[in-house]
Amino acid sequence: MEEDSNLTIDLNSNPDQNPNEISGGELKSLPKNNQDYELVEELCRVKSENKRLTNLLTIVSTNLCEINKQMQYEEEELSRTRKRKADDIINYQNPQNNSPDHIMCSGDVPNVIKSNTSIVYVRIDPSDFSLVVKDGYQWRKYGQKVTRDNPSPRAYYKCSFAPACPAKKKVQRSVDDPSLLVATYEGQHHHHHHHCRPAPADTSVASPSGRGAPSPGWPTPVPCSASDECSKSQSGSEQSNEIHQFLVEKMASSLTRNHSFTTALAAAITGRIFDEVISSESSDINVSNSRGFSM
DNA sequence: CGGCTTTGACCTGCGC
DNA sequence: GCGCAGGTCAAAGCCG
Repeated sequence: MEEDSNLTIDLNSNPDQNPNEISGGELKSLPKNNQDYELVEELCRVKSENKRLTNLLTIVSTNLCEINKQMQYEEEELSRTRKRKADDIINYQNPQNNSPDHIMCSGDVPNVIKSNTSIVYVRIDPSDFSLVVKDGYQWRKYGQKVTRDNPSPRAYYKCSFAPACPAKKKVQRSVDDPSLLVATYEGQHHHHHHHCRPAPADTSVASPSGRGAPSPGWPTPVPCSASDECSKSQSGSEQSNEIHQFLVEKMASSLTRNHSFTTALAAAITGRIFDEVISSESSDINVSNSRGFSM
């Protein structure tokens, strides 16, 4: 479709902005003649299509949520069965608290945070063989090992921002889901987060860059709040807001990368704009009042 | 030249 | 004590 190539969606645009302002005044000056009734019919058709896509989108979103929840649950189960030591890093089976601190995005990046250790799951491209999880800190890789229960190698990183910083992390591809990177953070940073670089628009995968140089355009898959440093240095509400913002950004980026979604969204927005124009312009024409799209 | 990754060797803890 | 597996070290090489 030709319109796709020109399709740009700014999800950060002011939601209060009147859609009519977006489309310009051209639509407002629709003359009320017979030819325009054809346009109105066309618009009605677009609106019905819009409604259909909206329903489809709702179903897809619901299914995505369910899938993510199920994936997260399966991850927990697998981790439980595979951990050889009861007192291992993760507090999945903490006798004092059977519900560990899970930070759930609508399932995309579940985090498990213990007192001094946190695990972050990062979805990446399955064809991406790198073990790079950019989280705003500066890490130096000091080892790589193939573990027994996972054919993919595990990479060991130390914080290189401060020489004496004891923070470490391990990154390994999930054995069951190659598109999932499991990053285990240990220790606390003895320094401030030098910069929590906001994730670029495209943010659900880790950098494929082989070498350590940060790759511009690749995401920051972990909110800095997921690290121990940030967990401790921020108040609860600030942390919650940051996580919330991160999740929103992540969802938005995931959705905007989906061609089908952007197409459907464009149709929905177009339908809504036309709906606004028509309802304000021609109250004498019986056009369906049902708003097809609402997010 | 400095900083980083790579990778084989070494260390350590745990189970048998 | 031995073997195994995970974790760490450090020399070599690469790259900007």
